[in-house]
Amino acid sequence: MSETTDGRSRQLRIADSIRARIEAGEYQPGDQLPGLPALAQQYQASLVTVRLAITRLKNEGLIVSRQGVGNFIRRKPTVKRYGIGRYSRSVWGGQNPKPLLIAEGGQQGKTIGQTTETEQVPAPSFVAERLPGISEGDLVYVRRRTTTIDGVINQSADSYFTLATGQRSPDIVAGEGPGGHIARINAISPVLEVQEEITARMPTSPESARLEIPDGTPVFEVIRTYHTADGPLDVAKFVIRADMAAFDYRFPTPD
Amino acid sequence: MSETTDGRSRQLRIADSIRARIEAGEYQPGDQLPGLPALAQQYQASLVTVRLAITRLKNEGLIVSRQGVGNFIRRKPTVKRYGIGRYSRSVWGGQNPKPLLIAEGGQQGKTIGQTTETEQVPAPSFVAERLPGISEGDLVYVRRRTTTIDGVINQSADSYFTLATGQRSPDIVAGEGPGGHIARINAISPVLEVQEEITARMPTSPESARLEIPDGTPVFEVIRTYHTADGPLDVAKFVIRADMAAFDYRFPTPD
DNA sequence: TAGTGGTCTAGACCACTAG
DNA sequence: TAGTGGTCTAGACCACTAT
Repeated sequence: MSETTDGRSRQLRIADSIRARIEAGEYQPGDQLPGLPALAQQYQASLVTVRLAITRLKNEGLIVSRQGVGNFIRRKPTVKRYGIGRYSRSVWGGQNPKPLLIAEGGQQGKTIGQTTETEQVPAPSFVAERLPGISEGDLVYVRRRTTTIDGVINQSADSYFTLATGQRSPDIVAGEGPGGHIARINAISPVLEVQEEITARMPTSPESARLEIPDGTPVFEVIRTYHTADGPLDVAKFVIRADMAAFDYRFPTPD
Repeated sequence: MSETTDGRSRQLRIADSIRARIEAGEYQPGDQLPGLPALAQQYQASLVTVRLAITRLKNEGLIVSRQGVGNFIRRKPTVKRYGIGRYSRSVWGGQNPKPLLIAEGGQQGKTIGQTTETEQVPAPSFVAERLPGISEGDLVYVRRRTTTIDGVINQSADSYFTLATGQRSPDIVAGEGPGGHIARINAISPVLEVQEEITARMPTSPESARLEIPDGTPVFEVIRTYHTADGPLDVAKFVIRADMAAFDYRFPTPD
């Protein structure tokens, strides 16, 4: 009696028990959990209850389910480190510029794919707040890119810039010319500073589906602004799976 | 027939429908949703199914439940911006040093609470990797702090430093003396650079309970290293509610 | 085909909150 | 007390995967 009732719900105690086993290393990443019927038997609970416990662990990012196969301890995917080095002139100004966001930490042997399209849209508020002279709803260019690593969608990136900027450099709109996007911005006016604003949130269901994000995985939302001698010329929003990314900043102690 | 069946499950379609209403502004933050029985009636589904739909929206951070009251559209909490300015010498070296992480963006009229305790623990791996001469399991000091804003637990912070460092400055261990923690580190050896490594993940259930984090809210995990003339002296891990934080970095384009 | 997870139901009961 | 959300059950049926 004493150990079976502690005021916590059955599903919570089941989840706690399984989580403890995972954290203790009793279950290793990639291992398959006992089937739901077995767990129900083991914990003397109904199938639904045990499933609710598993759902919690999925939402914590500890377990992934494969329908028709089983529940598995989640493997930690390779984490990519995003340091400021990826903005180095030597990276994008050189002979063989790498895609900007894959510059560091990417292991060898990865297949990187990218799709791009450019169109005109009304400026979202976060763009209007950062691009001088632009109000929400004004037409701006957006360059949408989706990057995959080994077939897994890793991030989406939307770069916004004004129609005037697009006129000054058709290459930007077309996504052509030497170097990457930053090189083309730089050709218009030197990029003096880079600003990154980082938030994190849960993806919405449609987003999860589109980016193929498993349950329990947050996303980073990064707003990156290129500050040039002519002011901010480009505002981009990145959505990146949080389980595949780490940001790394190192700076001198400010006065 | 055609519109009722699209291959998606009932709970997904209900969740999509409610999400669309939220995003369209039909429901405003703070608004109460119709009760579960009403929704069940409206969508011609069982209570359980409608609850599963609501659970999804909670896990997306769009809805919060208050037992015995109802389901509500989630209000966006005030976001605190973490810029590098909070490490400025003028902030912590001045007369009335503010708590480091609240330096910027904190609105007026907030009540800030902090609890602190210091003890010796075996070094976790992330500490051993960053403090020279320390191997995993070696005894180190840890200074644990929990910060609340208006009674809401906002973050926990664990600072790790070596026993040798503690001996050089008893103030660090006691958490006393002029200025904050950084000032005391700085007194031992000038802090030349600050490094912050940022990841995001879902909190575990125990963590959610301890930090009182609502469902659908990820946490930032920040590892901050103080690099001094004597090398890294202090490694701290912060766990911060992601819905109350935004990080802001701005740096010159590296060469 | 057999085993897995996923969805759904009707209904019982508990826990919390407001009036 | 009445209404709300939370937990739990037994059982039916669907969807997917492996063999």
